[in-house]
Amino acid sequence: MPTYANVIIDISHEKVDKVFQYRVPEQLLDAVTPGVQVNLPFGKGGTIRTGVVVELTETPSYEEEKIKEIVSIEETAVPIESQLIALAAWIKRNYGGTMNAALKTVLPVHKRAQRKEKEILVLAALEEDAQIALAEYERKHFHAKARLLKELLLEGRIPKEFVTGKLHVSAPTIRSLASAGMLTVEKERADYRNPVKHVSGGARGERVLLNEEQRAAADRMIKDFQKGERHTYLLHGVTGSGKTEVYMALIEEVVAAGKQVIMMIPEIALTYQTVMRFYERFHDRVSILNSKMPPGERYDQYLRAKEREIDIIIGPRSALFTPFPELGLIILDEEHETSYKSETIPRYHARETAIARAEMTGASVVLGSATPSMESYYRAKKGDYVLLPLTKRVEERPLPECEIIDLRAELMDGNRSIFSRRLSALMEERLKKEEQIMLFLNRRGMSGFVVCRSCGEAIKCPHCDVSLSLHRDQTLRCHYCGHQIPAVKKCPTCGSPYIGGMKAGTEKVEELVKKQFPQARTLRMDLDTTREKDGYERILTAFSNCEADILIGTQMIVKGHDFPNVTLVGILAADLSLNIPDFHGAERTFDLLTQAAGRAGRGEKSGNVVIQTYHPEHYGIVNAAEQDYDGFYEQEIAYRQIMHYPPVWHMLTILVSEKDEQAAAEGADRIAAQIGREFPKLMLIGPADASIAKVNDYYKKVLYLKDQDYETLIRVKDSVEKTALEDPFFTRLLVRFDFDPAGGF
DNA sequence: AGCACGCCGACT
DNA sequence: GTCGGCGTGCTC
Repeated sequence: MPTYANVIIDISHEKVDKVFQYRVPEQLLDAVTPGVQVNLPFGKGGTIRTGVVVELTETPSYEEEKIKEIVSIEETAVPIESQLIALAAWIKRNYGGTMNAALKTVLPVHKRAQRKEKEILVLAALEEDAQIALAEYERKHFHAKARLLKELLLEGRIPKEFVTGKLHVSAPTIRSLASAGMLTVEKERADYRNPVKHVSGGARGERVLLNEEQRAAADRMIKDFQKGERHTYLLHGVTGSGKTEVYMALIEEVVAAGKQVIMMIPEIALTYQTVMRFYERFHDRVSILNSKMPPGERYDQYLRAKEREIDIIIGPRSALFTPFPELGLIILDEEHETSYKSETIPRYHARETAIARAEMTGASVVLGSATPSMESYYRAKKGDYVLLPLTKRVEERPLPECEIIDLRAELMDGNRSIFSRRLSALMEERLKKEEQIMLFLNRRGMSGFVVCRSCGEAIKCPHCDVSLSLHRDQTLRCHYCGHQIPAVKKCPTCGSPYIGGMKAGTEKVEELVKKQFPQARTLRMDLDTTREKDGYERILTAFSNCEADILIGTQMIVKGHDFPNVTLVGILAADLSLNIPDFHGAERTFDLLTQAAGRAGRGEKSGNVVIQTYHPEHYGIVNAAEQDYDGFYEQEIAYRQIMHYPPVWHMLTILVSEKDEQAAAEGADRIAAQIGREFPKLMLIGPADASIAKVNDYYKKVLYLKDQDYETLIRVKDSVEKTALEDPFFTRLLVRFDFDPAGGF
């Protein structure tokens, strides 16, 4: 009986996004299994294309005479684990997009990189003979030969790349010495490239004793694990409470049980220091992935994981798809970070996807954060996740003292500087004491909104409570519902004419610091100064070595990193992120401020934090100053409840784009009408222009749907997807979906 | 996606 | 009369 393979063709287009059935030729029966990539004839011309086998079956579900045969298997490709194929199917179902795109996201490496065989030169002659030959070469001024032989006498074995590189000895010279019987060339199967270079001795695997809270959190999870129970845990630890130590205790337990661990961290937090802590503890059983890694090296990590050469992988979002055979634990550090949500199709969320993978493979998930996402805390409170709190800082270090400075009052008292009088005074004092200062400039949400300089109010949509954006045609528009008003000249709240966008970059801040404190040495960290490779690392190292007194930066300075000598953190304009044209504004602000404030007083000396703001009474800011997560959560969740925003409700964004604005608008209207017909009870907002209404000549229209039930939204997506596929009107239109969006469109 | 089939305008 | 425009439709 012939065997048939269900194959997903490697074409990311909705029209061919289904399984195609092929006959498996006899000689390939052993090689063709789910996950294997195969070459096959496809389409009218019978062009050879590649595809991924997702299933094998004995019974054809297509007219047998039309079924073609698989040509060969793609040897240079990596087979996908069937586990990961199931995960890809889950991703497709939950986030939309094609199955092919989903398969590509779970397949970390496409092509097997050339494994280079390392060649090693070995001294073959007896030492005295070699000495004679060396003297001979030196006499004849055969510099290259002499240099190489000398080195060989010293080392015995030398890698060829060192010889041709550092010693400047060319291949003919090597050949000549080889034929003279002086050396032989040995080939060594190259080891997997290990992205972390030699761990130099030092404090190896030093274990920090856990405090009572850390111990309790770790024990809870370990006991469950030993009993065979698998859960999702939310480790909520204030900044500086030592979450990493808890992770390590858990990892140790899981690895000891013969299982593997994926540790996800936001890309920006993947620093040398973090990685070294894990290396010192787990040595070469741990490896890392990062986006800058060349594909060959990436592929090596993939193989090492598969071959059980490592137990722990550390990396960003993509690390989630590491093919560990017996995954026991997935950790998401800084789980509230927006970088866990993919920006490209499929727009999956690493947190939800991690939980799905864990459920499929019998692993536990640990989410860790000082400021958990609303989603996670909401679900922990509902009992879906186990909440593990860490309320004490290690060594009982006090939280820094936070002050809120009202910028409106400063302006009223005639201080037009970007530094309040209090912040200036503290900076002066710290510079004298030779302690360090961090100045944090909140640049998040700088696009297009309008703020009053005297009262700090941003102009908002009366229906959606989201900042309106200024358009070129001098109108203010809401990107949720399309509400539109003419641009205002005076502040509608206080009547002040000082109204407009806020502008102050890190460069400007540095200039002002230098003017006011000429003696201070400054370092600037933003997109400009970190663009070059290792720029980020270099600046942090310089600051940590006290090569500067003041570090000025955007959100990137608030992550991780202990600077024990920092005793003052100044937050220059706390409110900017309140005005993102998106409902996450308060949450983002609270996160940023809490994390920024947590940078102060990480050493022996206690710290001060100064928060400058136009909204001294805003709950996001007040609670951040008090480092009161629960206080913030209660107010924010009430707001989300009233507005029917996630996590209380779920949201689906539908984006329609087309070159012709009329067609885009009509497409969006038709979709809205269809949803109104098929799902009359659903809350539908829009269609409206996307916040960037036109990209690359494509006009973008956007629809928002809200419902309490995620499954309903999936049904809406399926239905709209079907229409987009079948109705000829939609053939030129691009329709995209985003579930529980992390930002606005 | 990519290739073939198909039905209308300016060429040897 | 034919070559070729790219609109439409199908691919196991």
